[in-house]
This record gives sequence, C-alpha cells and structure tokens, in this order.
Amino acid sequence: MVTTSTLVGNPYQQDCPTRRILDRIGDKWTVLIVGALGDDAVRFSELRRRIQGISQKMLTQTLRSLEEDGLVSRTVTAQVPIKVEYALTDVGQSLRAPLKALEEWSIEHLGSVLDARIAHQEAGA
Amino acid sequence: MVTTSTLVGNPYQQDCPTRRILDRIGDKWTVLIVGALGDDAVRFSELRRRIQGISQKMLTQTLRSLEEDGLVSRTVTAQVPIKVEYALTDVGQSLRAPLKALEEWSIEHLGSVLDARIAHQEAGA
DNA sequence: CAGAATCCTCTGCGATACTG
DNA sequence: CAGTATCGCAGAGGATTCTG
Repeated sequence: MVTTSTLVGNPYQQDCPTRRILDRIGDKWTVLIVGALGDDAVRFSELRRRIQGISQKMLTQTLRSLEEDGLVSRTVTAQVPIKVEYALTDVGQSLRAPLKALEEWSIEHLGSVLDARIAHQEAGA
Repeated sequence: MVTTSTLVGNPYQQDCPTRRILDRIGDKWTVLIVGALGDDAVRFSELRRRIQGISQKMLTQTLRSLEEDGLVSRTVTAQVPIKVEYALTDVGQSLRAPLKALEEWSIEHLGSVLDARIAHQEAGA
C-alpha cells in the first residue's frame, strides 16, 4: 500500500526532473548564452559582446556550469593572444529547440502581456 | 547612418522580448504554477498541495504577478469558507506548449546531464 | 585575451504571526 | 480558507582589481 499523497493531482516533487532542470537553466544568463552560441564556436569576448550587459564574472561562471553539465564544450588554443572558444555539445544543441519555442512565444505574446500589465495598473488606480 | 554594434552577431539587447519574458517566467515558481494549473480552475489550497515546498507567500505573490500579466484569472466565490479559484487565461494556456517542450527535454536529458556532472567531478578530483 | 579573486549590495524568498 | 504584514538571511550577481 502506498500513501495517497503522491498520487493526487500530479504534484511537483521537490526533485522532479522539471525542477532540477529549472534550477539550472532558470537563472538569469543560461538561456541567453545557449542562444548566443548557436551553431558555431564562439570566443569568450565575442560572447560577451553578443550578450549585452553580462558581466565577465557571470559569463565565466555560467559557462563553467554549462560545461560541467555537458551542454557546452571549451576549446583552448594557445596562441599569442590566447583563444578560448565555446560551443554547444550535442545535448546542448538539443536544448535549442525547446528554447526556440519559448522565444517564439515571447515574441508573439509579449505585447499582450504588456497590455494586460498596463490595463491592470489602470484598473488598480 | 547607424552604428554597426547592433547589427553584428544578433546580440541580445537589454530589453528584447526574450529577456523580458525570461525575467517574468524565469523565477523559481512561475513555471511550476502554470504547470500545476493545467486545464481547469484550481483552488489556492489545492495549488499549494500540488506544488510541493512553495510557501504561501510566494504562491500568492507569483499568482498576483501572473494575474497582472493576464496569464491567470482569479475567481472569488463568497461562501462560508471563502473559495478562490485560479485558472489559466487563453494566453496562459498558450504558454503551456513551449513549457511542455521544455519539460520533455528535462525528462529526456536529465540523466545525461547528471552523468556529465559526475564525470566532470571525478575528472576534477 | 580570458580569466581568477575579492568586496559589497540588493532582493528573492522562507519563517512567523495576524486578519476577514 | 485565503490571504496580508513584517523580519531576516543567504545567495545571486555587479564593480573592481590583479594575473598568465
């Protein structure tokens, strides 16, 4: 016999896959980095340029955790000014599709969301 | 004449749709609430039961902001123990598809991510 | 160029207690 | 039952400075 608690209403357990992934990609920069990487290898400085407003610290930090999770690969080329390139791994690439879906939703519905926000604001006043 | 900076590498502007939406749904609870609402209207207490570990404060707060953005509707029924039900609006419903895609990605790739994490840990040691 | 290290601030969020 | 109000802390993350 099992307790009923886990069988009712399909609850989100503390450590369900959705939550674990959300904890990873749900931060401020991960999604943007994955988007900025795209198909090819990109240098650190170029990434920084593509993602407006990201600090060097957060770019490094987020890239490290993406690498740790096998979503991004890091390639160092020892030359005069050192070159470090980042690229999405296969798993990282596979994340692009769902994120793209989210991006399209954003573009399609942002207007409606902003309208609702203003309407709500006026109603509250 | 425009500066070239915004034309190179398709950068993520500070206020692009993706970022604005990310700021909204990228928090700890929004996605889980949308998932927990699903098709039908759900009472406050039931929501709390479905989303394990959410505090009453964050549930209220996140529901408020979702309502403000027109993603969730709030219906009060004045009866002896007051009843308040929340439901996704049409726009809110439309968000389910992209989130579902993300959830499926989670389920499919969580294992690989965890493996990579362990492998990386061992390599680092 | 690509970072590591340090400091410091701001705020997300939990814990707790009270209300209609 | 469905909230509101207040307190407090841990941690995210920015700014700055220093290195190979």
